[in-house]
Amino acid sequence: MEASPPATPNGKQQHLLEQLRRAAHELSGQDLHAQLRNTPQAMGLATVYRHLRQLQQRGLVRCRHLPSGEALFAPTERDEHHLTCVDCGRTVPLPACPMHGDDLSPQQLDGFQLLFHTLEFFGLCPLCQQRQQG
Amino acid sequence: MEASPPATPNGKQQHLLEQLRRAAHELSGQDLHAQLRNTPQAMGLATVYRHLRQLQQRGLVRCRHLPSGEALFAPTERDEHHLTCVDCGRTVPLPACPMHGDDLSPQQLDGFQLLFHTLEFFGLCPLCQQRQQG
DNA sequence: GATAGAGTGAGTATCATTCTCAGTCAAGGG
DNA sequence: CCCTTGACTGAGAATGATACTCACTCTATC
Ligand SMILES: [Mn+2]
Ligand SMILES: [Mn+2]
Ligand SMILES: [Zn+2]
Ligand SMILES: [Zn+2]
Repeated sequence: MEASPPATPNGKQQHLLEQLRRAAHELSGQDLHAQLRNTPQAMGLATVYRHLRQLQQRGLVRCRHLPSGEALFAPTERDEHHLTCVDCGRTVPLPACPMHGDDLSPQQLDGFQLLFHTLEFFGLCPLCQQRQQG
Repeated sequence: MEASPPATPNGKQQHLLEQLRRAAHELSGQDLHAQLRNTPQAMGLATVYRHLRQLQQRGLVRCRHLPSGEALFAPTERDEHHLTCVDCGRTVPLPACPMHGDDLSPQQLDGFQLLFHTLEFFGLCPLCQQRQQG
């Protein structure tokens, strides 16, 4: 079934991570699976989700959930957050992380080894504000 | 099917919101549905989720997604965030919101009317750190 | 070349959430 | 009083993302 031999252990997981890093924006599990179709790094959907979970556990990947329910994944070194409309679902990226490096105090950390955070803002976009007025 | 007449329009939605406010912690849609079972305010699961969505759109309720996939809902006036273990899933509440009221600048807001935010931290809990060492 | 272990994917299962649609009710007009 | 309209509801079915199963292939080791 495989034409080329696996180069190195964890090769597929490495490829998945690089795919995410190369992408211009966040991708869903389904996106990743679809993008790798018909490439030498194609992998099953189960494998995509397996690796995404492991990468999250290693602190290399983070995900956020859209109001629609789909999860979008991004590499954690890309410290990006969003403003999302609770009505139409439109989301726009923030120019910078509003926490500007403020980390938790040791007391707040409670022994945890911090890996990453998610920070998302929600509101009404200009169009949906209008629609609710009129 | 109804014994008592609906007192006022939106009565059920009001009850759902009060249920959430009265609760000691966040609740899932299923939790809410189960808790209202066998009370005068019982409502179908579809109605629970309908109202949760509407309350979110009005900025009264916020939700976060556990790694397990279930969504937990809380009233937005309860400005609480968490530290969650990416390995075992244990989550502990933070004593205070680390953004201490820092809001977005008008430029960042981009015309949005801000309703609420979600902020969650992820890492390895002390036990899972040990387990990975040993 | 026998064995053990890691990695994989097609198919299936799970399960939270959403959709469908017909029933109930309140209000308003005639 | 009917009758229409629109808001609200819930049982059950549909959806869809994610997890699980299990048999198979490689690799490494002896
Ligand atoms: Mn950040
Ligand atoms: Mn906060
Ligand atoms: Zn909008
Ligand atoms: Zn843990």
